[in-house]
Amino acid sequence: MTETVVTRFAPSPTGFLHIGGARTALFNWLYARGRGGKMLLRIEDTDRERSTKEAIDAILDGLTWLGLDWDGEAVYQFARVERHRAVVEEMLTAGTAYRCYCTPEELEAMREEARREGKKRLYDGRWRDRDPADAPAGIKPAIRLKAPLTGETTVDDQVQGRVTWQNENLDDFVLLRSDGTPTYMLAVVVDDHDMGVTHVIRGDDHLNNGARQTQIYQALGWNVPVFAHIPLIHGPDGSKLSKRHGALGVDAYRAMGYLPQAMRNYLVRLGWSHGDQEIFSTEEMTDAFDLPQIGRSPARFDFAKLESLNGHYMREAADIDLVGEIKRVLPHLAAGAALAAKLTPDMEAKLVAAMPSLKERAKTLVELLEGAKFLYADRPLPLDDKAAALLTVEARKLIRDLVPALAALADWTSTATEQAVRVFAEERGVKLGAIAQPLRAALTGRVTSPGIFEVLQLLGRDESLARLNDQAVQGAVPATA
RNA sequence: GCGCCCAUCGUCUAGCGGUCUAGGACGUCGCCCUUUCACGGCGAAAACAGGGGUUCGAGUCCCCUUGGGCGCACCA
Repeated sequence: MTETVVTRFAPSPTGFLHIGGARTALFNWLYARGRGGKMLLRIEDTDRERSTKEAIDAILDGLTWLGLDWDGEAVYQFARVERHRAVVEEMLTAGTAYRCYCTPEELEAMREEARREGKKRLYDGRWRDRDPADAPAGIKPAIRLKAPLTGETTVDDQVQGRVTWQNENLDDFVLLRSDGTPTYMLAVVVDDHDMGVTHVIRGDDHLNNGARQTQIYQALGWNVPVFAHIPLIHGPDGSKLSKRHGALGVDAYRAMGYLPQAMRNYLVRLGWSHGDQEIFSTEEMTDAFDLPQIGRSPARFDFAKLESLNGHYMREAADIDLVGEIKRVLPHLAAGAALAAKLTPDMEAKLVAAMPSLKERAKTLVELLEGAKFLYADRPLPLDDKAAALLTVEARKLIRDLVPALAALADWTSTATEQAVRVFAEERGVKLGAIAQPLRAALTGRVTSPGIFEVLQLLGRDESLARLNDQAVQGAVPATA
């Protein structure tokens, strides 16, 4: 019988869920889901100073938006301090840990000297074998691991391979602070063990911790979980991700108009590949994802590729779903209020009807909204500079002369208007473009839009003619200098 | 300073000793389609960091150099 896979995502709630954390969560989720296992969520809130409720909410919200669900209730690490202390107590009894009475000043001096002299260990283990009777009165001790002095500690990492440390390079780190609170190193091991975690998938900034934690597992006689340390994500310039780059909360990506499925697809291909495949449905992802195919070098974050993927998923989405998606993110978009105010059922139907051509002109939901603006803009339509430049006196005259022909149409369909405009262009001896562009400017206020006859149909007879007249009238009375 | 990790087109990557005159994707640049912008189609430029080995044969294995990254707290 094979062991059920249990992974976990364990963020510390000291900030938002950033892009690296999102990918770590995704990998854990994929690995568990692809194997009928579980992904647990543990909030590492032992740093009482920096942990906040807002951060916890942002993380849960981010995971939910990305569609990464976890099994059971989230575990709050701080609630487990008693258990952590009890484990340390056991270790003390077993002799695998000891009390250290060093003062912070003493430690600081020790570190400085160690660095200056190029020593491997920063802590010299001075209380390791000292008689407890020597303990100075009135000083509360910290508890340190009695780590092996010789030999080596190796981590068999699914991504990094077999990594070995000489034990002489690892010192006796603290398990329990003098104030009785557990350190991260101890808490992680105890919690992962108690929660039955079988696979620890996390950023490779923890690779060194993997060795230290292995020593704790060994001291406790517990099974070491499978480790997989994945490379970090860097900024476009190869340096650490900064806010300027993309170290934003996932909520920022939502506000930029990216779809969760596009984010997932982008993130999964950052450091992981499956042959030449670029596009993955969720099912394909969970089926194909595995640890050994994760690369070992850090990947750079590339907005252009994310956008491209997002454009793909928008084009692929059903029109009705896309409108639903728009409605969902509206509260998160800066430009959302303008549309929210006008989103009547009628307008919604118009949006759905316009989606086929709007979606292939946009890479994000924000751009999609921008492209749809002409649908819900008020008359008289504001013209952008290019559109205004296009509406010359001649162009306005053309529009004025065209209006009666359009107004006479029995059916207001794109085929009917196209027919009328083509006939008109031919009579005037002008190319279709010469009339189509001014129409576009008058109808949308811009020089780019979906096909102009489609725009006419979408807008409807009354609105179209009114917009055309708005511009044609002015053309009839040209302001001459 | 000490420890550990990494290194193929601008970017994400395929490649697991011969099938590599190195493949795909994004981006870039052409051309086609076309009422605009897109979408779509076709095509192009673009990489094995450098040096030593091992081998009949190296992008693929080993070493060194160089260049990146991560860690080194009574933070997580």
